[in-house]
Amino acid sequence: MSPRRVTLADVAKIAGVSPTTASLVLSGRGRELRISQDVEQRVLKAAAELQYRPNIVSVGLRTGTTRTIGFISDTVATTRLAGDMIKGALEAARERGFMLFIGETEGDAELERLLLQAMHDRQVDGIILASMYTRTIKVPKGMATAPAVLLNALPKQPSPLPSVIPDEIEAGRVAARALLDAGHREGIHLIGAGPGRRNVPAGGSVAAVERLIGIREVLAEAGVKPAGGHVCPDWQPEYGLAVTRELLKKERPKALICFNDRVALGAYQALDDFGLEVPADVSVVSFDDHPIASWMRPQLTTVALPHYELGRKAVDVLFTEIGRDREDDGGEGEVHRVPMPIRPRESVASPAA
Amino acid sequence: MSPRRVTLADVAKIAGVSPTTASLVLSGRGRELRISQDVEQRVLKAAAELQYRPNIVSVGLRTGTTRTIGFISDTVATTRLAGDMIKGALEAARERGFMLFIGETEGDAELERLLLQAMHDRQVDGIILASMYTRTIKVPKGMATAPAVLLNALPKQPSPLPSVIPDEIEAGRVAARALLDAGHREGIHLIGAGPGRRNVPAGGSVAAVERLIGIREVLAEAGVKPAGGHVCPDWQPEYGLAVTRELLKKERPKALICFNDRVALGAYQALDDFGLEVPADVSVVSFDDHPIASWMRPQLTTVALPHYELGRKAVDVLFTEIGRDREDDGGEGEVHRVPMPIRPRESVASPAA
DNA sequence: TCGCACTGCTAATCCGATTTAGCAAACCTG
DNA sequence: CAGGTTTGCTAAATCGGATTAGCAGTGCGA
Repeated sequence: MSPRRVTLADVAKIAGVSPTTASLVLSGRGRELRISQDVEQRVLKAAAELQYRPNIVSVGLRTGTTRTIGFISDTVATTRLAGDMIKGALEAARERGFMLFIGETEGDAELERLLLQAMHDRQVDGIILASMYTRTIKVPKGMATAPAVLLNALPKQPSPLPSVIPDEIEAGRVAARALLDAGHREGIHLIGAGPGRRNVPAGGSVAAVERLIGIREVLAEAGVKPAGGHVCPDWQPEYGLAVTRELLKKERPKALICFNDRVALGAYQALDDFGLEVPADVSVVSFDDHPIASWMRPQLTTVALPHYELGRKAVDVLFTEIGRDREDDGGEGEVHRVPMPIRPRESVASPAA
Repeated sequence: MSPRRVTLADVAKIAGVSPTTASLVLSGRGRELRISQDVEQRVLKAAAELQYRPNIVSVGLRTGTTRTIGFISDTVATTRLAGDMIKGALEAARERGFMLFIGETEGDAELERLLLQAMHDRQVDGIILASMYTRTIKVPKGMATAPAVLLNALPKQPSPLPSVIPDEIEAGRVAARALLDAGHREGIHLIGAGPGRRNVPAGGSVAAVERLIGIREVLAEAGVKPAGGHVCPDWQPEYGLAVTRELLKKERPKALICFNDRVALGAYQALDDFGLEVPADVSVVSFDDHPIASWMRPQLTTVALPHYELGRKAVDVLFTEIGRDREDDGGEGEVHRVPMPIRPRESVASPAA
């Protein structure tokens, strides 16, 4: 049915040389090993004519390198953002001729172990262990035996593995600055966490902690105190709605910093319920740049999670790990922070006089 | 650094037998080939002790089967739904001990060719070619040489490849029935396509055509004529908003069938602008069950795209293709339709008196 | 006791590349 | 012109298993 693949032996036969010679030429070591111009040309020509492509499985067996990396995440499907992360990784990998295996653990450690095994059984050259929201994770043992990178995650225990995470602290600063720049000084409420350093949802979300740090830092520098902070058990629209409603029963805020766009969606609904207009009455900044941010009306100004860039960066870092000499003791668990750009839209204005 | 993998030879040595014998036992052919109980036990014990796992790369080279399938789609990231499709495929594959390579073409035929090559170079056992929205696609030549399945897509030219698509016609019927069952008979408007069979957006979207067929069929059977149909150039919120606004300037509809949830989001905004309440004044049904459907207020009743199930089904079908005897002439381009379940929520009610 | 069948296991080959070791011919060199 | 170098290429081993062919040893019938 399918015509047999062209092998190196076929090329060698057509070119009238041994497979060894063909291999040498095609791997670019012909010059170095004194293969004549003539033979080199013949091999190249034969390979081109037959459209020869080396069988990577065979190469993998011989050399141990499969031009393949494993991407294991806790969830693929939950957010559209996860897709961007994979996409970034995918493209960066493809640019180097690598393919991606993907696997999803759903947070199940046993499944994670199985996937790791399955990937090692297939001789992947490296592994990206990704979390779909930024947090600290327990690094499965045996991870350090092959090149690996944590993506959107930090190791719970000290680990030699490098991590790639969004720069949430800077994001917090940027969000706060957006309000300050618009002239806000008072009535700034935090929706989703705060106002104190410790007022964060349970679950070890790095985003909550770090965004809060950045926000508090910039506000403090400007001599501004947040008028209030409102923790949500989970950053979902319904909690954003509930928490903002409670707030509005007591106060008229001038600006909201919502800890993510879903929370902001709920906040919008609450503001609408109370007859308040965004941004005329209340400015809103948020985080994530979820697709709904640009569907909301008015469109939401938000600090974007750079998922695509995170994915790319993880691959870059993984390649330096792979390239690292196997002998030297490996890295120091370096943390790479990827900038989070703000997307200025329509939800921030100067405070009403 | 990393302790060398345990090989079959290691197991054989510990068990005191030849690699051949070990291989026979471990592949379950020991009984058949008259290996003694004693030896069998020794091999099994050694394998367990050493935690032996066969190197799939090696097996791949020898047997040509890598327990791997390739999943190529036009986009991974655009919609969260795509993720569900991959997830379904991923889980179905994993249940059989298979891994997934993923690749994204972005609609670029050249890239598609490259990815296909890269996957064949890695000896995948089969390929799933997926589209992120249901449509007809040009099947790349050379696809038929290996087991393959079209997912969420139909071949533009006749092809022996099987397809897996959502049952959009039935979905259209279900949506229409939801309104009829609530008692609607008049003022039913279609937002996104219709009212005529031909009034669909350009671009070869199967969804538009088939949903419309189902809707028209059920309405016709009930002797109901849609009060109007409103094509959108693209099914995005802004068009839903614009089109619905135009409609509301002229008429007071009783019910809307929106062709997807993003369009419905726009329609909600328009209804809100005109002071109309869902579902008291106007009922709304939609398609897709995008995450926003349950975030909207009132929550949107919608006929779900079964992305997860589509992914699973594609893998199932692919496995029957792989299992199919290589000699027989292959399938007939069978089309597998996956049911689309309705998610009844809050946006449909009986028409106001 | 010879021949044959059966039992229980192993040697050897193969998959498709890479890589090491080495060989024959041409070329110097003193 | 013998002996050493260089040039240009190839045989053979290797990666880790699967598979085919076949080899000892035992039992049994004639």
